[in-house]
Amino acid sequence: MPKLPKYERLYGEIAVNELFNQSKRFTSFPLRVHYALRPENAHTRFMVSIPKKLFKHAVDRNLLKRRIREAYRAYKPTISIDIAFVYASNEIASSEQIEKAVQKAINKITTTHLT
RNA sequence: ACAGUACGUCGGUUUGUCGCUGGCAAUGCAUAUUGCGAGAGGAAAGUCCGGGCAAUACAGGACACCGUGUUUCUGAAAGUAGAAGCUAUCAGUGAUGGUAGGUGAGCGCAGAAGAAAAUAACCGCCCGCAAGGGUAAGGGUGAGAAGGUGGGGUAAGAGCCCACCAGCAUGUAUGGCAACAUAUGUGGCUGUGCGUACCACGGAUUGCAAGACCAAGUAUACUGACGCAUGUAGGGCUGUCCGUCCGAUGUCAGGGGGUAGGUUGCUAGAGACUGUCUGCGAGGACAGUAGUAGAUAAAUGACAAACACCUUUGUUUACAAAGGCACAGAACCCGGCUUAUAGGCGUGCUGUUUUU
RNA sequence: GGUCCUGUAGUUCAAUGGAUAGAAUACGAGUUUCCUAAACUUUAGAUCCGGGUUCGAUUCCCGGCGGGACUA
Repeated sequence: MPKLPKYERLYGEIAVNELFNQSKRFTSFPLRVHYALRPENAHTRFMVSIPKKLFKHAVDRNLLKRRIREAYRAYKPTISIDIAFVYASNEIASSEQIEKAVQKAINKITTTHLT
């Protein structure tokens, strides 16, 4: 199984703002995906965001965040990009649904940019 | 046995694969890698109180403002903190639970209804030719109507007088550390609520995103010396006044703020657990034991299986199938309060029924 | 994380603790018109929830729920 160390995570105000200002985006229900290409040798970085407006309790947000992270870890992309997943549904999706959505999103990115 | 009530307590367990965040050890210049071990709660929540800790330019006084207000105790402290009591009141058959609590002299206010809402005379009753006077026994209203009932008394009436009862003030005795309770004597004859007023105690502000440091880089910040000025403008000390402290502007020299990033603060503490003694209790004393969550766009997980528990159905007295398994996630740390919480377990007490 | 403010008709606002919570506008019905608009008449509609204080609570107090602002 692939790992997910700290340097593969996207954080910091500047980096996040950069991604959201310059990214391409599309929806893979229940996720909205933002991504941007990076130079060849840089690490792929990713982040997850669950709006507080959709889920009031911290427990629910944590659960979704963990499920998305697990799914991302399983289907990590092979090219260098910054990627952000924003949750866009107001129901708690199952692990299966999230896995499918993440897989679909990453396949879409890799196929469009490799060819 | 069932129902209830108060207090305490638990709130899933195990295995496999993969992963995340610290700690220690080894290897390595280092990024890292390997091994060992650790990693959410009773409320981590709400932020309603109180502290620790930190920063600030905090002398003090008068008046004002705000908060609290039964007694004794506990505690570092508490402004709905806790324990055991007291008084009043509400709910309950009851165990029990909720709410309130300083003083009461003076002053102010109380819609509509009602004759009248407080030095009461509209109707009625009595005296009187009348004018006028006496009278709270009876009269709808109202949350509240001039202590209640009975008797005497009177022109008619009235605590005007008497008995009993309720309430208030006060003396004495007994019990209690005390609030207060009980008994008894005396007194006058007594409406309700709110506000104001007075008394006692407390109150600087901001909050770990406080604050400190690092490398990069630069100001009108800041520091020192000299000069100027009635230490002025302005500002701090909860507000105002007094008082007190800081204090803009020129020249020279030093110096390195904010912002973003990193490090630190950062976890051993008014700690936890067990036992003994002690106290009605909150607690206290002594002895022993084990170990230590510290993340930072924020770790503590994902998937699978088994077991335990609950519900329903079927067979039947233990199996099968299906479904469920609460509230909820640390962000500087403690003490309390409040709110959410499937399902258990223990102890005391209460009610009902049955048996002895 | 921390510090505050606020909640009244569908909407925007009123209401010393006092009788049946009041306006504007919107919606519905009617009049007018060949029809619509405008104008006029008129009906219905609300104190976020749960307790407490009080004779009486939108107002005062406590707890909960929702909405918003500031701080970085």
